[in-house]
Amino acid sequence: MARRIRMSDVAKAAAVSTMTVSRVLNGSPHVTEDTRKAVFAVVEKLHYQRNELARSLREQRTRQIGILIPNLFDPFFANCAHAVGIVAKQHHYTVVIATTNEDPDDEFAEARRMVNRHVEGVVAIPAALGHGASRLLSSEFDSLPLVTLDRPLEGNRCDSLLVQNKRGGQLATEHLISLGHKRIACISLDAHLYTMRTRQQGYRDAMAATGLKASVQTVTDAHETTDDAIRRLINGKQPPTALFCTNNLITRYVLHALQSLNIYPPRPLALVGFDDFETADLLQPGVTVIRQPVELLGRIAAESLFARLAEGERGSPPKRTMLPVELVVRGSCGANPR
Amino acid sequence: MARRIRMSDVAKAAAVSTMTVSRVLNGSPHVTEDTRKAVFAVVEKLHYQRNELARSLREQRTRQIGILIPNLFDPFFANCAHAVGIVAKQHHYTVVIATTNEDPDDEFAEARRMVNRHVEGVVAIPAALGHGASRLLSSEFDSLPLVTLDRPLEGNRCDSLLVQNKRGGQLATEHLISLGHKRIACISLDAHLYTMRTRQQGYRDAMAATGLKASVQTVTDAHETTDDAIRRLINGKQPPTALFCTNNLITRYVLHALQSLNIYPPRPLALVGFDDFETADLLQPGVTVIRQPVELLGRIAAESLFARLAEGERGSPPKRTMLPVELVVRGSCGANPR
DNA sequence: GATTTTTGTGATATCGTTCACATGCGTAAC
DNA sequence: GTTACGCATGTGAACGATATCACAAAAATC
Repeated sequence: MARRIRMSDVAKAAAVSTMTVSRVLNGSPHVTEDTRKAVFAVVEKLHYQRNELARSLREQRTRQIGILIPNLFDPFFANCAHAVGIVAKQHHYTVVIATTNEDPDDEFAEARRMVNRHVEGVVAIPAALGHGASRLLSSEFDSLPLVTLDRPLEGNRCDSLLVQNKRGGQLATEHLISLGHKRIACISLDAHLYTMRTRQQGYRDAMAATGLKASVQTVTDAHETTDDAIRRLINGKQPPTALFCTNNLITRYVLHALQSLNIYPPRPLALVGFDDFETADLLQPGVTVIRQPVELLGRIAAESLFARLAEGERGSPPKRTMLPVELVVRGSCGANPR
Repeated sequence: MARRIRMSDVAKAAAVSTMTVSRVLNGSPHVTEDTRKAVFAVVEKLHYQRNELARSLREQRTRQIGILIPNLFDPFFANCAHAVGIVAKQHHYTVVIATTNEDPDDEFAEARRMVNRHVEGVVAIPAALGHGASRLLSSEFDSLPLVTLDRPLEGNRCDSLLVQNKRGGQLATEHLISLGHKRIACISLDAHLYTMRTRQQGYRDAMAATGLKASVQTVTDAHETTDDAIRRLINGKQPPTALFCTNNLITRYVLHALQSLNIYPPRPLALVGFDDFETADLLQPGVTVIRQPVELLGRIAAESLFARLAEGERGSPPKRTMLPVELVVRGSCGANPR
């Protein structure tokens, strides 16, 4: 393996000091045009590339930000990360991605690695409310800009960017109610996840406002539990006439379960999901969903992180932003799509 | 901002030298049990975390690998990255992800950043054959382990992990032929992408073997060109009775185009796609596809990268591995799914 | 008990940069 | 003609860790 070329090699070849090379590379104005050219010539010739590790160590900045997400295969998370990456690139920053699998311990470990690699800030979709979240904000983090996405962090010592989850739950439920449904069930993951809980709350509020009885079925992210839950509902003595699914994973699981029972929305079961997905309008009928502004979410989160970075020490108080959601009517709710 | 604690702070507090602290942290055997405990006590108390930047600089290894993919929103790429990440975590490595947007210049720039950050190896889905690919293997890379995924790199100075694209194209086409189709069109992206070209080739081979006339329609990754292409085909004087779509994006675009024309496979048009996707079996009918072993692909790629890393200088010759594909029969081809 | 070996620990150099300050030179000011 | 200043460049230290070697104390050998 050819030894890597250092700045001192360039300096020697150009008959100047390393400091001069450094100045040229960093575009310092205090360099003669002649030496500048000479240095660049040598840099080209030797294919010199600066060692960013050493630079970061000396400069005390890495030009890296971290992004912490539950996983890469949920398109929602992947798209968030994608949007963050675009913004980072604009700022000439590199992104280090780590996944948490919704596990607070994993999350903590990954956050720690990022801190030790001296990322300058972190965009995170925090794993669980409580346990891992507070650890994330422990001593290591108290001076590192952190922006949370999609979910808040208790103690809110950081900016949070959320979507109107409760409003979304209400919108979905009210829409079903307006279509005449009275028995509407909500299928959701466990309420320890902020998004699940707030969406459920929206559903509950809307039901209560109309004097209807709420019924929340909790499933895990496995096909079997969803199959069971659906079967139980269908075979109950007062089966629901409509379903509200609180995320795109559940929506798909429920559709699978219904398909295996040969049931296709909207009859005898209408369906509204939360979070749009790629093929929602290819299905027969199209799936009515609450749509979140995914790209915007990632972009704004990244931008507020960079704003914090620019801000430096004098931090303005943490702010919590909420982005609107939107009801996209397709066929599965039983209404006529536009 | 509280100054970050250094190893020397720990050393002072524990009344030992930094070297001893370093030894303790790295689990060196040549330390008394007493000093070990003392050091760990101080580390705990001060919440000391090692500066990985300095460590990497000194050790000349970063425990980071890079992964270079076209984008994060195509589930195929995202899942590859995910699988690579899992393997990396097992090896206690961090992953730096960068996206290329299929642009050789972007790819080159990102690869360079990775090299400058001294990643120890790279897993890449190279952008385009030719231009960017060869630059990737230019001087900077000649000593850095590189494994390509999904697509090969000319000059093959690196390991490549591919899937049987040609075989997949043949399988899909032969299946349609066996169902009695004679006029089968292939919808594909431009042939400068390796995967597109080889899948087309499989199609062509299968058609030629049966004495049928091949017809390849090239579209871009935009809805409009797909709509146009489909319309042209349908309205031609000898419209095809079956379509073969060479990736999952195209499959979805084609399904959209057909839907807007009120056409639903398999009649009057049967359809087989390449690359499975999340909701392929939720559609009515389910979409028959060639399935690639995505997770396996990412996992094996990462594992061969780590094998190379362990191997060090004495490199065995680069090897090219091919993973099998599988025909998943659902309804869109017109056959009865199992 | 004297010598050798082992073992734990510390001092110093080093990884490849950039920062702070020093130097030297040319030009303008008095 | 001396002082002053601006400007290009060089020198040495520093960033925060580990590697190498040296050294003292303890253990083992005779």
